[in-house]
This record gives sequence, structure tokens and C-alpha cells, in this order.
Amino acid sequence: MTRSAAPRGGALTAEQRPLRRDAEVNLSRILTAARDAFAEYGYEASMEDIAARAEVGVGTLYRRFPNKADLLDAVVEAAQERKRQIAEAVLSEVTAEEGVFEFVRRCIAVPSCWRATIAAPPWRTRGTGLGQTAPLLEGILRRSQSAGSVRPDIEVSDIVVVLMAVRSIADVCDTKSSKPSLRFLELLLDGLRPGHEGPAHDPLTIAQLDRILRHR
Amino acid sequence: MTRSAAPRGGALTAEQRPLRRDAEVNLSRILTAARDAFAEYGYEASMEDIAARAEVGVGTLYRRFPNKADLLDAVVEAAQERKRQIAEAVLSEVTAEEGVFEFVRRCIAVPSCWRATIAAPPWRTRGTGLGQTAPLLEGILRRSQSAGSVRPDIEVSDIVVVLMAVRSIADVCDTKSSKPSLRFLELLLDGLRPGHEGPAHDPLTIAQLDRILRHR
DNA sequence: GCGCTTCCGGAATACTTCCTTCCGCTTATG
DNA sequence: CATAAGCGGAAGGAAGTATTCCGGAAGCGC
Repeated sequence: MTRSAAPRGGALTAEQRPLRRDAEVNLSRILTAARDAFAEYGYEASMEDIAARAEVGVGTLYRRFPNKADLLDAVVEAAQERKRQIAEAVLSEVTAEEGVFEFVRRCIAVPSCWRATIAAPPWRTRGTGLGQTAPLLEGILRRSQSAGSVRPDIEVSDIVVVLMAVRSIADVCDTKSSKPSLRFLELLLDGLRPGHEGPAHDPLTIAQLDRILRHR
Repeated sequence: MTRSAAPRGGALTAEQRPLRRDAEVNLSRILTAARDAFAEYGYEASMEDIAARAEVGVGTLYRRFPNKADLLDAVVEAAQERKRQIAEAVLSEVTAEEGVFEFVRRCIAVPSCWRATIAAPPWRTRGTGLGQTAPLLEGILRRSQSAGSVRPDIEVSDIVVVLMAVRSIADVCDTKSSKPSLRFLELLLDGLRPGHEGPAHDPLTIAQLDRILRHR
């Protein structure tokens, strides 16, 4: 990625002026650290912890983001983008049969992806961004269902719930060296495959799920 | 349950003297309140919250339990007993085929059962009590496997993980009136049924799981 | 190199939260 | 009715944490 063109004469607002090189480096370290910390502790992650992970002073955080909530916003936005990338990669690289399964596996492999989306504090007004990802995911899901590798009664919200569940197990059980949650993941994916009667309970709609995640 | 026999002459240590009737009532309200609060917030549940739920002053909590950790111990012990009861009921009332599935459903229906077990703070030294329940659960599981209703590659720890996962989803999604987690539960149970190749990852042992749960 | 501007670190501030203690008052009990 | 057990809840005291502030360091254009 190239730097922006050099300023040409006229005054530059703070918005458009490129960051000093060291500041640019720090910014990306902060984003990464915040992503990890929020993924691990949710919104309870402390600014001090984030700063330490980024090997930066707290002051530096506040130079870039007016407050914690705005920092989280930036992280959520980045996670959104990441999910979109994964979804597109899966659509183009993976067979219809394996589509959903592979999507879930790849999302899980990037812990911050779904956890950060859920880290929002209850009073946050901006949505969880599910609305953005749902259509892409829906495409992948329907394709797999048409190919007959996923039960027809599965809904998009079911996949999201699966991701949340695996993530929560990974939070508790996984370590650097061992990932017991992967076994659980496959168990869950098996439940999505055809061969069993549909569950007796109605699925959530995406709007419902979004409301739930935003309201606690 | 009848009160203990009246004291006969000799001095009674504080241990054996029966509680005053009002104190006895309060004690059970405290236990219930603590169970619910720990189930909802984990060890973060505040003493004030617990006292409020029990409609009692905080002082009363400390008259009965020297501190928060000991209160949790009492709750965990009660939950243990509850699990044992559920396991025995399932063994005697339910068919071999449906055994595990019913056990899981019943445990989920009593939220405090598994959540409280996991509420322990990281520095708590006493075990999670998995060791106590595991043998009973193992009996139920093997019975269902012999009956052919559960894949042979499923282990006791898998069932525990399933319980943890459903509980965490219920924590986030369920309300008084709607229980989306029930749909997820059935999905998960379907993954336990025969008809799919075994997962490629090794199961945890109970000892490993116990260590994991105790160490965070 | 030089001066200017941006940026950095992290101590200090100003809270909030929460476990625990304490004590004057109430209530069961015999 | 006397006594001891029990009760409520304010206050103590220790942590923890978001945010501010400013002296000094470091990049940038010349």
C-alpha cells in the first residue's frame, strides 16, 4: 500500500494529512492489540492492557481515538471487513458442498472475527454489523443446501449461533498448543448435515439476533 | 424434613445447634439467590446483588458464610447434588436410547447446574466437582452407545462441552419467554447421533477438562 | 544539521465498584 | 420476659480503570 500523494500547496485538514511514519506503525499495532484484547475480555478489556499489548503508552491510544468506545468501533469495522473477505474467498475457492463448513472453520481460525463483534457494551447504539455479513453468509448457506450437504431447515442465524458457541468454548478451553474446540466444532457441523429430522424449535431471524446481541 | 432433636442438657457447639427458624428460611433464600446470581454473572456476581435477590441485608450473608468464596463453595456443592439426582433419575426413568439426550436436556433446564460449577474464580483450589459427576454420566453415555443411539467415538468430556456451549448460548440469547438455545441444543444433539464419520480431533479427558476449568 | 510540528510515555486524577466489618435494633425461643 | 441469636445497611478500605496532561523524543521538510 503506497503512501498518499505529497500535499500540494493548500492547507490540509487533520483528516487528510498522512500520519507520521512511526505513528502509522503504532496505529496498526494498536488496532491489532485492541482486536486481541477485546476478543479475549470483551469490552472489559482495559485501555492499559491494550496499550501494553501494543507496546505503547496509554496516551498514544487517546491521541488516535477519543475514547474506548470509538476504539472498539474501529476494531468492529475491521472485523467486518475481514468477514467479508472470508466470505468472498469461500465463494470463489470452495465447492458448494463444503462452503458453509469451510466458512465456519475459517472464521473460527480468526478468533477476533466474531468475538469482537459481540464485545460491544450494552449501551452501544451502532448495530453489530450482522446486517452486513448476513447476505453473504446466506449466499454460501443456500448454495450448500442446494448441493444437498446441509439440512434444508438450517437458517443463517443458526450458523451465527454455531460460531458464537465454538468461540465461547475456545475461549475457555483452547491454549496456544492445543485446540479442543476444533473437535467440538466438527461435532457441531455434523449436526448441520442431512440425515436427521429438523429441530422442533423455530430459528431466530437475523433482526432478532442483532437485537439480542445489542441489548446485553 | 424435620428439625433436629432438641438439645439434651450438655453444651452444644455452634456447629450442631439448630438455626433459629427465621434464620433457616433466610439461609435457603440466600442459597437460591446465590445460585441464580452466580449462574448469571459467574464469580463476578456481587454480594450486594445476591443479598438483594434474597431480600436480605449483606450482613446476613456474612453471618452464614465467612466470605464470598465459601458461599460459592456451598452453591457448587448443592449443584453437584442436583446433578447426581438428575443422573439417577435418568438412569431409572429413561430408555437407554434416549438417556444421554434426556440427561443433557434436563441439565439445561436447570441453568444453575452447570454454570455454577464453572463460576469458580481462577485461584480456587477445590476441584470443579466434575470428578464426582463424570462416572454417573459415563454410565448413561455408555448405555446409550450400546443401544446404538450415540456415535461410539463420543466421550464424556464431549457431553460436558456440549452443556457448557448450550449454557453460554442460553446466557446470551434466552429470555423468560423465548429460548432460542433449545433449537441449538437439538442441533448439537443431532451431531452426537450416528451417521457421520468421527471427528478428526482427540477428545479431552475429564482430568484435562477439570484442570482447564480450574485454571482460568 | 535545524527548527518546527507531531507524537510519545506514563504518572496523576478522579472517579466507580465491591468485599467486608461493625453496631444498634429486632425477633425467636424457652 | 429475659436472653441470645439474628438482622439491615451505612461506612471502611482496597482495587481497578477511563481519561488528562505535559515534559521530552522523534520524524519531516529544508
